[in-house]
Amino acid sequence: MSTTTPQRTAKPTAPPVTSIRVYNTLSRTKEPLATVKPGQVGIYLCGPTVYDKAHMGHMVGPVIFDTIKRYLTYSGYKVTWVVNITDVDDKLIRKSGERGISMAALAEEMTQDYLSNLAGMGVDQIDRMPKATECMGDIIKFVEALIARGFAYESAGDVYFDVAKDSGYGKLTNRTLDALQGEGGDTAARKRSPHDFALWKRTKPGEPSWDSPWGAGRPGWHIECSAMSKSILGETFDIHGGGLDLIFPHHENEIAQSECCHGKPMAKYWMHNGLLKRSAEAGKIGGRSERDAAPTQPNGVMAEAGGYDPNAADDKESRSKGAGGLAELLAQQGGERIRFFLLRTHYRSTVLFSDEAIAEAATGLDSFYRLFKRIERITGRSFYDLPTADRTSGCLEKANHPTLKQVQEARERFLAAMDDDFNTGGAIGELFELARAINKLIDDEKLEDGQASDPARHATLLQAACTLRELSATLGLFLQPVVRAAGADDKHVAGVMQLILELRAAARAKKDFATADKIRAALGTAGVALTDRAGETEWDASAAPAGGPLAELMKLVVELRAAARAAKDFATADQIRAGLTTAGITLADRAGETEWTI
RNA sequence: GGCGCCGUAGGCAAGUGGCUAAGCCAGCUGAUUGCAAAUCAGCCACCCCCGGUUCGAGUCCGGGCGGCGCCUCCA
Repeated sequence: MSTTTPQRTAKPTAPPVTSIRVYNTLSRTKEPLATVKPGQVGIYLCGPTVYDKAHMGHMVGPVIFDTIKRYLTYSGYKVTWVVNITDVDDKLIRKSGERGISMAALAEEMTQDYLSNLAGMGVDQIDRMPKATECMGDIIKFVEALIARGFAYESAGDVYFDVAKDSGYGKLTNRTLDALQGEGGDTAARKRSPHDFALWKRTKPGEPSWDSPWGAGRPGWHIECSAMSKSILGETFDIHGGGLDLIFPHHENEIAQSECCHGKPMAKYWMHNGLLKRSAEAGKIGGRSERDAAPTQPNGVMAEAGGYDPNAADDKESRSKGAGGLAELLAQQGGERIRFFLLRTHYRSTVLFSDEAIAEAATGLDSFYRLFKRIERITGRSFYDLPTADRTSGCLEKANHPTLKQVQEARERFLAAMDDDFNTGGAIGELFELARAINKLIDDEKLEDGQASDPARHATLLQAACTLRELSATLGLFLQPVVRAAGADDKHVAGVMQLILELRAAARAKKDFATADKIRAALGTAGVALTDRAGETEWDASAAPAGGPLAELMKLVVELRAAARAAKDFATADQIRAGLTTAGITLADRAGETEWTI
């Protein structure tokens, strides 16, 4: 850093916070965040071209920028976040033609898919989502201005940006025009330089088009971002983001257009997120190799000298591919898992994405959910109802308790990590530290001894929990209880029913008809009817309430096990635990009660 | 060829030159539990290699080796 920071000498965290640093692709260094307007941040993130269903890779940018907005807001900034939707493009035209629907219909369908996936990931901080087709006026005006200033020219109904006129061209990616290799594509004949790029494309027969001073046509890929960011955020705004793969040519060309048009910087900070891959050797998800891959054999004929089994690797890949779309993955895993998984790694890193990796993250995530239940058992308060605090106030009073001192220190490290280019990986490490401190507090002070009614004993716990909530909320985590998709319980029900019927059969064999009848009665309450037939018992749960019979069944099972334990019949108690484990349900014995979890 | 990024334990992953190199998963030991789960405590890293700068380098510089991205549509 070349700048000194005298502003840090006064209040450490007077809003807005000034200690935040951001990695800027333009300078290739981390820079202190100094916004165009004091206390305000304008962010423009390049959104998707909606020609196909979203994949995981499309979620990385939205998740990190959703987090960035939350954190900046928490730190005292007023943030405006824009994500564009590109709904006119060659691929949209081709794809809608293949499906025999209009481009607008295809775009609408895929936009809805994108939006629902964003919602599933907890991305809800976006302020504006402009569509290219709704900003045609701004786009045409922008192109006209570039022509008027001599940076663009018309050619046979197309309009091109004249890169030779832009002395700054290549500054984002540190390359010169000479270093570029492109041939100019199939429109090269109409361009002055092969590196000139289209601002406006004349229409071809049957294509959607808009009227313009150059005849009917549609915008080039880059111009919409220049036009829409200008009209919403201004000629110079704070942060422009996107995937690493957009740096060139997309963002380089945006800079060329906007800065030649306005004679001033387009964005102060260019932030680029890393890309997802399936394995260290594979290309990025949704990348060329995946898009071009034949259905059968994606690999070339690279000789395998080592002892690897290439078929095994292929199996793995095709299995992940065949696992279904993003919407299915989200439904199956839950958005919070994926979000947590993505946030564990720094946003600029490449992330290796696999079912195994998500499962591993989920194991860690579950320990937080268990902690929340523990807190609720003790204090009677849901973690999700605890207040969130802003950065200046926090929720800690004077740290007069060793645990609160630890919490305080972890909070400071969390903030330092996030201030340092939004290091969510380091920040999550501190969340685990907080969880451990809270669990230890509960253990050490025996808060879980059944005397949960004394609020005075909960003060320290609640302050610590509140801090955990305050910090995790800035990551968009643990905002609300995770709801399980209905229907997933069916196989658990089957497993539990098998166990219950075994128990009842055993009771009947011992002539313990009191227990057998109790089981039948309890099942009746749960909406499960039994029919005894020769050698086996049938069951029918069609009368069960909306949520399914599982909760009632488990109440019964827990009761049966308690009775067995009271009678020192540990064989039966253990049989019950084992049966439930087989059914995918685990039991936890606590003072006075037994809790079950899937 | 040009422009960039990366290489930290069995796996993943933080680490802004300086006390014992975060954290997660897996594994091992102990406390606790009728058993189990959970929780807590403890164990588990010569930071890819070789030079250099420095009192001191995982961290800075140079050179290797290895991996990846972009230079064509891409989040």
